[in-house]
This record gives sequence, structure tokens and C-alpha cells, in this order.
Amino acid sequence: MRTTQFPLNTVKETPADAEIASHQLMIRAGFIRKLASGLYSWLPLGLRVLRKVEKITRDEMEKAGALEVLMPALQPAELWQETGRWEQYGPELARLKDRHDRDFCLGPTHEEIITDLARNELKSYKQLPVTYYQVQTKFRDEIRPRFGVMRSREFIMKDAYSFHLDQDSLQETYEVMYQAYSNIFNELGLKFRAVIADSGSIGGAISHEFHVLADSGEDAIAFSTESDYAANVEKAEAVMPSGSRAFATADMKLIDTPNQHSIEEVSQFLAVPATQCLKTLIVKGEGDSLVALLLRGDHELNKIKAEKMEGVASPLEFATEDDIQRACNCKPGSIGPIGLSIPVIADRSVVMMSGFVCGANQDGKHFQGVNWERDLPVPDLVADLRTVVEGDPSPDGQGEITLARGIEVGHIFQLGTKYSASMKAGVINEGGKSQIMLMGCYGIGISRVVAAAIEQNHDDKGIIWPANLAPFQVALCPMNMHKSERLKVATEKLYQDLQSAGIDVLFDDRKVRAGFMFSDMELIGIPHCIIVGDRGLDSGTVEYKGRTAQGNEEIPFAELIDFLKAKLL
RNA sequence: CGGGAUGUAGCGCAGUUUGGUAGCGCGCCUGCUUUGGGAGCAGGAUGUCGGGGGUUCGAAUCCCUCCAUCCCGACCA
Repeated sequence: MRTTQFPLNTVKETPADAEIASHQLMIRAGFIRKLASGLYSWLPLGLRVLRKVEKITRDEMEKAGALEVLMPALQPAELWQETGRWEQYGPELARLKDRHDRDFCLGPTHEEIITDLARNELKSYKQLPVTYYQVQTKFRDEIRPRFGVMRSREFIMKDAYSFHLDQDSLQETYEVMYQAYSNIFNELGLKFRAVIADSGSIGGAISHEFHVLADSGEDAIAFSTESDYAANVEKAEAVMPSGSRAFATADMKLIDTPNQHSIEEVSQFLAVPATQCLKTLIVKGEGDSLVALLLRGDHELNKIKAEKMEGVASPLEFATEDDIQRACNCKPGSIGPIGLSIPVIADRSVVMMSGFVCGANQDGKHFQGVNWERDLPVPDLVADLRTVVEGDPSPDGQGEITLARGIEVGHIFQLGTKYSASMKAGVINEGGKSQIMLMGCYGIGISRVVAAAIEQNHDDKGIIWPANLAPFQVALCPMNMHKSERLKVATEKLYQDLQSAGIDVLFDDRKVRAGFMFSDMELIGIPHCIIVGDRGLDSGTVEYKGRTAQGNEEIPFAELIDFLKAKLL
């Protein structure tokens, strides 16, 4: 391809409304343009990359035995009503009416549609297991679209759905898909981790997320320093601390803590570390009830863990100041477990505390030197309520937790019968009876992968594409070609030769200065650059520069093709 | 939806406090000179100052209202 026929549309200035590197670079490099909030057009250069992600994904899906289908983006409400998600999904579901006033939505995902398809097409256990996939546009009317195509309202997703007679079969396909996903992200050339995940609103029990590792990622991931354990911090278990509680060393006393509300304030005021302070949070329970949650002062409540506790409202909701006044006789900031009459759930690490500080349920007062059993009973309910922190023991018993940030680009779930049961998707089993199928579902955010790849691979000059994602493999940059007829002839020939050798080359035949050319090629992230000039023609060489290399290498003209082929392996 | 901010040429911004005929840089077009790291000179085109309403002799500027966009929270591939 020639730049005179494939305009680059690069811009020098960083767009004002782009916050993160990938968004800025995708606009500057001319990959995408915004139409409206969360809606982007892909320019020719960007689309080439998007298609590469699609192709790698498709190839691995085919290898894994999945069958490609294509389902409508516009979906009738009836199917969503069958599973109850028409009501559950909230305003993120883009709903609309057709001319006959019938309800439809723009599909944010396709469980309902594929389950409908499967219940009509799959009749016998002999057709199982089967996995369908598609690459398709999804719509989610996000409350706050941001970061360009990282979180947009319309995006491209590869979604796959598998159908099974039993759990063993589901487990087997799940493992095949897990491996296929690992292959895809390896093939894409990205640093990634598969992590244990919460299955969220899609449902099901077992679930893994695939994260591209990048400091700017929106998700935190907990790793073990010594094993393969990796989990989303939402899900990572904070295990019971080992050892035993220290003995009491002092009497409990009531002390004045005027205007000291937060743990930070109280700990500073009393010169006691936050680890010696008890945090008491009041949340809504079932119905009108309230529940107290106890945490060590330096720990943070994990909302996902908390709302799964019996008796706690889901979604989690904090008590109002009035509720607290009613239950504790004080304002937030002085709450404590002593004398509290509502149910109490303690985090595991709380029961190991001794001689601690907690609110006294009187405004402006705290207890100091509090000890379990002596001053108050150990709560009946002890559970994992907190978010893990760096240094916690790994839940698998090997090593410690360390935290990293990631961008979620893939998610696989074992759905079980969540959709097939409500939609009565069954097949005839060996015994001649109808049996509800088990399902798995597997998604990759194709357009997000493009942004995530940039987020992970860029420098101050621009994008650094992994080999398999680059819009072109090689840039061919002649120096002042318009001034030298023999250079023009030589470069045109080289361009033909590279193409004949099957090398995907972008020939910059614009009449622009050297610096301009280099800057453009670096910005759009072409991995390999060939520079040809009159000087080199005299000595029979061209120059090669890798995208991240410091200097240039001189390559004899005759060896160039072999040299590049070796680089492109 | 709650909190914060912004809206002026294709892009990045000044001008708004204190009302008085629309500016700068980049980009774009033409010509000449340059040409190994986003060139220089000369000339040129481009604006319903986000929309509507109001105050005023006069509004980008003051007031009201609507809209859009971005950042922080809940959601997610």
C-alpha cells in the first residue's frame, strides 16, 4: 500500500477530551474518530488492526471446534422477558419500539437469542456438545462511556455459547475455551493473565476473566508471588489469619474523641495505628433491618463479598444517618459493636485483634483497649468481608498476594442452566426423555483488545504494535525521492520485490520531509522501517530500524528480503 | 442519576473579570526556497462564538433556559 493512496490522517496535537494513552494515540494515529459519546468510526488504518484481532480470534475459535453464526443485533423483548432480564437489565439495555409499537432492544449480549436458536435447532443429545460463536456489534448504553473504544456504547465482541448434556461435558469445553483464549492472547502478543472472577449479572458459578496487564487498567488483580493463583480483587479470598489472638494488656476505658470520625482521624488523634482500630459499617439488611459489618481499620470493605452474605441487602446499600441514629444512638464516626442490638458480621481478621479501639455508640467517644471475650463476645458470624491487600497470604497457601492492574478483554463463564431452564431449552437424552441443556458462554471484547494492546505497548513517540496486530509490517521510507529519479526507480522496484515476497509493506511515497515521515510511521506503530536514500544506493545498502531500536542497521540491498523475513518470523 | 468542569475555524487554545465590528498556533490551499527527525518566506480560504430566549443603542462577554462533551462514583467485553 502507498501512503498517497492510503491517507494516514495523523494529527500532531493531543485531543483535549482523550484521557488515556490508547485513546489519545488512536485518535492521533488516525485509527478512530468520535461520532458521539461512546460511538466511534474506524478509519481504514484502525480497521486493519481490528480485522487482525478478529482473524486471530476466529482462527482459534475454529481450531477449538466452534461454529460461526451471525445473530441479529435487534432483538425482540419477548425473549428477554422469558429470562426476566427485560426487567433486570436496567437502562443500560438500549430499548426501542418498532412501527407496530412492539418492544425491541439492541443486543448487549446474546444469551437469549442463542438459547432460542438452540432450543429450536438442537433436538437430540447426539447433537451435543456444540459451540456457536459470532463476531458482532453489541450495544450497551453505558452510564459513562470513556477512554475511547475501551468502554464505548457500541463495540465489537466475539461471543461464543456452548451447549451440553452434563457438567463433565461443560467442564471439558470450558477447558478447551480457556486454552483457546490463552492461545488468542499469546498470538496477539499481549502480556495477559487469566484470573478467577465474579460472574456478575451474566450469572453462573465458575468464571475466569482474561486481563491484559497495564498500569492504567481499571481492574485490580491479585496474584500469588509463588503460584499460578490469580483472581480479580473483587473475588480474591482473604483467608483466616494464622496464629492466635494476643492477650489483653490493659483495661478497657472510655475516652473522649471530639470531632474524630474517620479511622484515620481517630488513629491519629489517639496515636494508635489503624490496624488497632475497629471499623464498624452499618448496611441495609433484608426488609427494614440493618446489619453491622466489622473490619480492621486499615482494611476495605469488599461490596461484592458483603452483598453475598445472608441477611445483607443485595445490591449493597449503606444505612442512612437516620438509620444509624436509630440503631446505635449516635452519628456515624462513633459506631462500635459493644452493646449493639443488630446482627453483626465480623471480618476474619477482626477476631484476631486485641486491645483495639472502637466507637462507643456515643457521639464523640471511643473505647480503647477493647478485647474479645473479656469486653464483648466474639460475633457468631465471622466471614471474608474485605478486599485483599498486598502481602496477604495467597488463598492457595503458597506465597503472598501481590497486586497488579489489568484491562478485562475476555470473560468465560459456566452458566449451567441459568438461561436454558427459564427458556426451556432441552434435548432428548439417551433415555428418551427431555433434558435441560447446560450452557457455557465466552466473550472477547475485540475492539477493546485494540485499545488494550496500545495501552500495554506504546512510548512517547506513539504505538508499538505487537507483530501480529500491526496495520502494516514494514514501512518503506525513501529520502527525498522526488529529487532523485534513480532513487525513485530503485524504491519502486524494492516495493514490488517486498510485495512479491509476501511482506505487508506501507510505501511512504508522499513528498514529505524525512522527519515527518519517521514521526508518522512511529506514531502509527509500524514495527519495521526501511530507509532508502541516494547515499545507500551508492554503497548498495538500505537502512533498517526497528520501532524501538536506538540506531539503524545497514543492510546490503540483496540481503534485505531475507533479513526482513527473519525479522517477521 | 449525584458531584465537578468545559463549549470560540478541521485540531489545540486566547479573548468573557470591566459589553464596543473575531484572534493566535497547528492543519488546509497557491507559489518560491529548503529537504536524514513533525522546515522557511510570501499570499489565501475557513466561524450561525453549542442552541433558544432576554437585558442593552450595542452581547462571545451580563441574565434565564435547553443541549452537548469531558472528569470523579455505581456497570462491564
